Amino acid sequence: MSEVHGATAVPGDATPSAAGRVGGARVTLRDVSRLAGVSTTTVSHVINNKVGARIGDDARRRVREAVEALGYRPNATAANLVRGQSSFIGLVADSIATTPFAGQIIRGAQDEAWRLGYTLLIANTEDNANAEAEALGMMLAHQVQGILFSTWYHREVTLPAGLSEADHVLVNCYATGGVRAVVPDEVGGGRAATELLLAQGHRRIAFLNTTTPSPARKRRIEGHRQAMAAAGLEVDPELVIDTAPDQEGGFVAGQRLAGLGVTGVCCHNDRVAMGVYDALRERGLTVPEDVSVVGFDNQEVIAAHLRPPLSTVALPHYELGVRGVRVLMGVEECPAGGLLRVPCPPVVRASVGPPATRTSA
Amino acid sequence: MSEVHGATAVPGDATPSAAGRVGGARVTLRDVSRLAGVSTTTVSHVINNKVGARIGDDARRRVREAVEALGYRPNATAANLVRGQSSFIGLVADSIATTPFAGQIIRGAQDEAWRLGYTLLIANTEDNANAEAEALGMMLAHQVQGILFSTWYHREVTLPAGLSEADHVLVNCYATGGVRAVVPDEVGGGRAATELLLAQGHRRIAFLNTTTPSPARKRRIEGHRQAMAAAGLEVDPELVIDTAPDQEGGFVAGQRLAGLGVTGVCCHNDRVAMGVYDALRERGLTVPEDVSVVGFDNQEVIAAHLRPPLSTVALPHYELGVRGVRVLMGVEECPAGGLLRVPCPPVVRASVGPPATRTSA
DNA sequence: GTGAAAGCGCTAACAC
DNA sequence: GTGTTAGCGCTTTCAC
Repeated sequence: MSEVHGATAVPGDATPSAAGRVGGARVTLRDVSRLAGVSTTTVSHVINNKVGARIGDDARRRVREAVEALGYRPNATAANLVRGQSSFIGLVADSIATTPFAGQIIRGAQDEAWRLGYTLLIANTEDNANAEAEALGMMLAHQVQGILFSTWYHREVTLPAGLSEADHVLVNCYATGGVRAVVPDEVGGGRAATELLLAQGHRRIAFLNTTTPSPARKRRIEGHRQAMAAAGLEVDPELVIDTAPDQEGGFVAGQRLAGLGVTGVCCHNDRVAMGVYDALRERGLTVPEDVSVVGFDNQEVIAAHLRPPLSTVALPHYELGVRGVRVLMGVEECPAGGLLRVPCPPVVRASVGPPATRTSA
Repeated sequence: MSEVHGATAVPGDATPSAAGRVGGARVTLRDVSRLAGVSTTTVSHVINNKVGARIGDDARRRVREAVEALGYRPNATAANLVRGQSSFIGLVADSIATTPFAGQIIRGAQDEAWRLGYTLLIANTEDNANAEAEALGMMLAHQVQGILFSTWYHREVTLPAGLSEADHVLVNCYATGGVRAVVPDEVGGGRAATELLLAQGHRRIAFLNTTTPSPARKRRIEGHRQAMAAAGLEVDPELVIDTAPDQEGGFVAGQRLAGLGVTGVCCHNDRVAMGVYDALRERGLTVPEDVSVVGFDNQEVIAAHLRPPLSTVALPHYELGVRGVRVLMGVEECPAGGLLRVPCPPVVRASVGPPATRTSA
């Protein structure tokens, strides 16, 4: 270790009491009890704000002072050991930085865990089975209360062995066998996207679906059909276009849009919408005057900053994280079947307007 | 708890041995020792692969079998208690999902921590002092080995009280007083961006700086000057333009670019570059034929998918996380002064080409 | 080679 | 109201 390193607080330093140790030994609850002139039980009660513990005001004050004077920090390890369980909740994620999605789930889970008095133990596996097993083992070893297993995009998963050794719920993914899972309501999302267009009077609407098999592919189109049907419209098969779920896919599909007589288009995601913008612009068409565009995902960095800003449907990642810990901790229940579907709310920006009187594209 | 909840593995289940408990009680090392017919000491040695512990092959085998048969999981809590320290490293981040940046730092830190045999305890504070104090308290309570304090953009910070109670290093931020910190080499980054253009023969280069005071603002331009000077060029003050560090800022500055006789431009970040693309396109100018553009950050979702894909300089977030834990754990040293600067590597895509013979913009 | 025993710092009966 | 006591599950001297 470097000099600088050594100069920084290191266990063993003769750091003053404020740093939580005296002469190299950690300050323990026992030290506090001695200084306060009470038993360890009393100190424990005061520190934990034990309800129903009758402690005299004087003793309480002396304990507080001693804690302060000594710079005492409770040792969670010891507390967890005797209680037989920690205040940890495990969260294993298959990715953490590929997209902001996993980050939102983590943030939601963390906020809610914190609110409930728990600490999140996060592991990033990059979808690697080995890392998964190790992560699970680590969490189990730390006596977690339960484990959240999450994926960055909505899909079916097979449960890693070891997960069943603790209470668990899936987040943004699901498995067979009635395992509790919290997932986005894709059907509702597809409906919401379509309704954004329908509400402005569009009737001839294209639906750019992904080529990737997934709940998103199967269920958003279902929502689209529902919304169209509810408006008394039929879905023209010619207007349902399969394309790669990225800018390039959007660009290609966007070019095919011309000549289809379409005034509005639902894109599989915001990146596809970005590609559609490019294709439209290349054709000299403007959004939303000539064609209204709706995205999906609400990926901030794209949707909010496209020109014009993109109206889209949000994937409720933060909420997924929140609900995950709520279900795990029994604060909230899953409907029968085990799947809790969280709504995908529409986000209105500027890419949807009334259809042009002439058919533009 | 719901029915579904109750039906899922819950401590107390009469789950078979494979689940790590028998008849509701956790399997302990003591159980293993009894089944194997050895002492707890022996089991401990075998489990931890204690070097220098002389255990007979037979005893070793019997322990392994007993562990297997009982589905024994070591209790890290107990081990940590007796050892007086955990295998945790704390990481407090001011944001986790705003951008992929913090996520990359976390991923790097986690990968390296894992490699070294540690587990990351992550806390997300959203830059709120209260959350910071709580997070620090939690980490200290769990006997972390040390704490990494990170920010999602490079800046100066004031150390939260409590941080000094443990060994610590800053990541992507710095403080006065020789506190060890791992930060991006902004000067080198500015140099790299400029060299991307210089190498293609550009001589009249604009530099779009941010209006936000920051190390990035002060130091990237310094690198730009260095690179220009090294090429025997002077920086024309007229070509250094301050603008907001986002698409809108890029758009505005991009419009001003026209008439400046510029063939290349260094943007403060990828979002600014995105705005510049828009402004250029509006003027009928193409990238890179008319103007070459270089970004900064290497924000995948933008840089890789702009048309044409953006050449840029990457911020080494993943590496920052890696080096952070290496410095913290004493595997690597900080240079005197406490600041370890990590290089910002250029990423070549398609937005830089040779300058047009005529002056285009 | 292996085991007995002494705790790590804390909580939770239970006694007074 | 407050204190005594018995561990939680594990590691680690130190005997043998």
